[in-house]
Amino acid sequence: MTRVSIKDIAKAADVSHSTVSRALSDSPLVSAETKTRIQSLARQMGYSPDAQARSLVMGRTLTVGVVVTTITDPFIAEIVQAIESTAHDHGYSVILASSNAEPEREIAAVEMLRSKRVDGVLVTSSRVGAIYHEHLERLGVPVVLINSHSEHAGRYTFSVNVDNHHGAYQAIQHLIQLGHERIAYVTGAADQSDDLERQAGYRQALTEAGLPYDPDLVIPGTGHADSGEQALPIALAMPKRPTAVFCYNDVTAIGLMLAARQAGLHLPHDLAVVGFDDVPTASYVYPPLTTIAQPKRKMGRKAMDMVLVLLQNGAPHLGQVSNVVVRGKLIVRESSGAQLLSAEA
Amino acid sequence: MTRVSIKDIAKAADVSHSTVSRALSDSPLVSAETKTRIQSLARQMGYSPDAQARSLVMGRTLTVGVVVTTITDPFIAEIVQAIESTAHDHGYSVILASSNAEPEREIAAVEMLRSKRVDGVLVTSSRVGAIYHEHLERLGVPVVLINSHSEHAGRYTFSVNVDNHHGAYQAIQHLIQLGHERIAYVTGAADQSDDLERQAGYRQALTEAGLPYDPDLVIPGTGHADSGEQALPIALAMPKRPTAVFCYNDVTAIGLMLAARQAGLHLPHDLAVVGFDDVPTASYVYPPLTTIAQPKRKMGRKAMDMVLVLLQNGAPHLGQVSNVVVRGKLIVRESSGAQLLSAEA
DNA sequence: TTGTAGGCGTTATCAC
DNA sequence: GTGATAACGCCTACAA
Repeated sequence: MTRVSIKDIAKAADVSHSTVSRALSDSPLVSAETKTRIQSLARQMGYSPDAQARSLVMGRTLTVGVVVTTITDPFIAEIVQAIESTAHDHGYSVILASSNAEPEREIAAVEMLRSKRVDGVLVTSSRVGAIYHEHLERLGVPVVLINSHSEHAGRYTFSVNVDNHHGAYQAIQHLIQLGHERIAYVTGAADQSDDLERQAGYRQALTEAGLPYDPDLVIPGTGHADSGEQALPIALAMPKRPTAVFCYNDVTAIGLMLAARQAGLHLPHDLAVVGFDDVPTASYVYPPLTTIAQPKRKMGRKAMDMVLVLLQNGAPHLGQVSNVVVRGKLIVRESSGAQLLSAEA
Repeated sequence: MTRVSIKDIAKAADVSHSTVSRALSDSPLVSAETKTRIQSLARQMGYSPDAQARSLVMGRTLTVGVVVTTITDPFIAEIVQAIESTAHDHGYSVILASSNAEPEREIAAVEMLRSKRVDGVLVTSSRVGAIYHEHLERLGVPVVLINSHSEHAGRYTFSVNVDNHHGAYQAIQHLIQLGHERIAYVTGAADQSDDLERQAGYRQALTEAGLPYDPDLVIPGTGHADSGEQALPIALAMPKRPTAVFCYNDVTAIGLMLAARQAGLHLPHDLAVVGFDDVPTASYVYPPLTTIAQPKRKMGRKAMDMVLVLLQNGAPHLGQVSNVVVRGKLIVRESSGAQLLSAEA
């Protein structure tokens, strides 16, 4: 399977390789006749242009890197799907790298992408620490962080984030409208900015409704299902039991619901539950989970669009792009008891 | 951000660029002293080797292409995760391409991968039709199909598949042991080989148990959730109602369970359900779904391993690898009623 | 131990 | 219109 190059075609067509190059790129500098002759010849010979050789001289690879913690996260998968799709529509390919949230792999991924000379990088759902950030900056290509908190600003770094504050605010407002007055919050991993923002939204909604903010109702979690399970007994053991609980994310909420069922609770009657994210599973659990849907596809598309804008005419066009915050949407299902309420009404 | 090349280092170190090249690849043909001098210089200057330039001369890119229908499928995501992970461990990167099961995008993906000169390709969960297959073969690099049926054999094409027959067989055997005698099967999309194999396993298990095979119990589906929902009324309308139903996959089973709950059925008491795949959602639905778990990580790893073997010493080593079939594992949860049974016992 | 020269497959800049 | 020629960044004989 010896590859055929433009030189081979040149030989076969008895022209110079430059003419072949021109003909194949449909340049006007070549006669219509030889152009078609060469093009059909190329097809016959099974020619495929070598993207690397081209990139080498063009200075761009038409490739972007996508760094994820794990593609196994349905939330991330959806975003990556949108990225890949819009990248494809614009002639870009995607190199995928998983970091597993391990710092070593994070920087290994970035170095790999640097060697591959990607034109841009998108990072999903990590805490972007100082070293990580520094490596990203050193790439010298546009970087877009999606739902990834970074304390550091950078010349090449932009972000797309969901409005955590507003999302949580909506969730709590919904519960308050349903008549709840004691609403617990199960947090995500400590010190994550998105968790803190959601907490702030939670608090503001309470305050605006004239309800007291009780720190005891804030139960520390990790963002994983088991922390939801562990949160349940804590909530139940409170002197004044909450009647509803808002969770940092769906996975936590689902874990909590699982534990509740095992504890013999009847949801949402005994306890209303609301999550955040709208993962696919959310609509299949019982009762179906009320949640804040993040516009994942939109976020992925938007992020890739930003990279494309930054890349127009080849070189990074900084300053034509600014950070983006998108709002999530409240999806009312059964776990919050809204159905129940309207049925009773 | 002008990139630093091997020549820049050469200039700074006052040696030739070949010496730099050697030093950086840790060649023994360079004095220990200059080697360390050059290496530290490279680090200082922020040198990053250009993978494309290297590939151009080396003839290999240390990159594989992964073609998926959609990364959004949790089943596929898990496989891709395993592929990426073992690829990374061996110094390979992954280019991801989604086909959406559209023939045009399939061949576009393959052509893209060809231009990028990937060293191998992995394809997940598609029907690989004639043209698709032909394009894959023309790549001239190893191709491994994962759970992808292809009618065509090829010089470069290998496969990793789950044992569909045995999986279905296990599922039915489980139901029979629980006392079921009328067991329905909701199929996948028509004419897919994996569905046919599962059907065959279903049938064999019945026959071996001395139960009659009733074609009426085979309900056509599509592999999507809605086909599960639509299958339920069909099952319920049968003159002799089935007491259990085995579904082509989990998604179908979950759709069916959803419909059953809405119909007021009490699962698994009124109807036992078993799926296939073990998607993450399976353990969170109510009742938790009994299913056949495909060893997704193992399959992804194995597939990538095969590519690596085929690539050892640079050129394709065909004939050192053969197709692989792995067995799934029965995961007993509550939807099949096993718990119930043991509780009653 | 190091330097020179050639080539990998392109595109681009000159001449003709 | 077309053909040399150089260049992109790297590796690797072959010379020195």
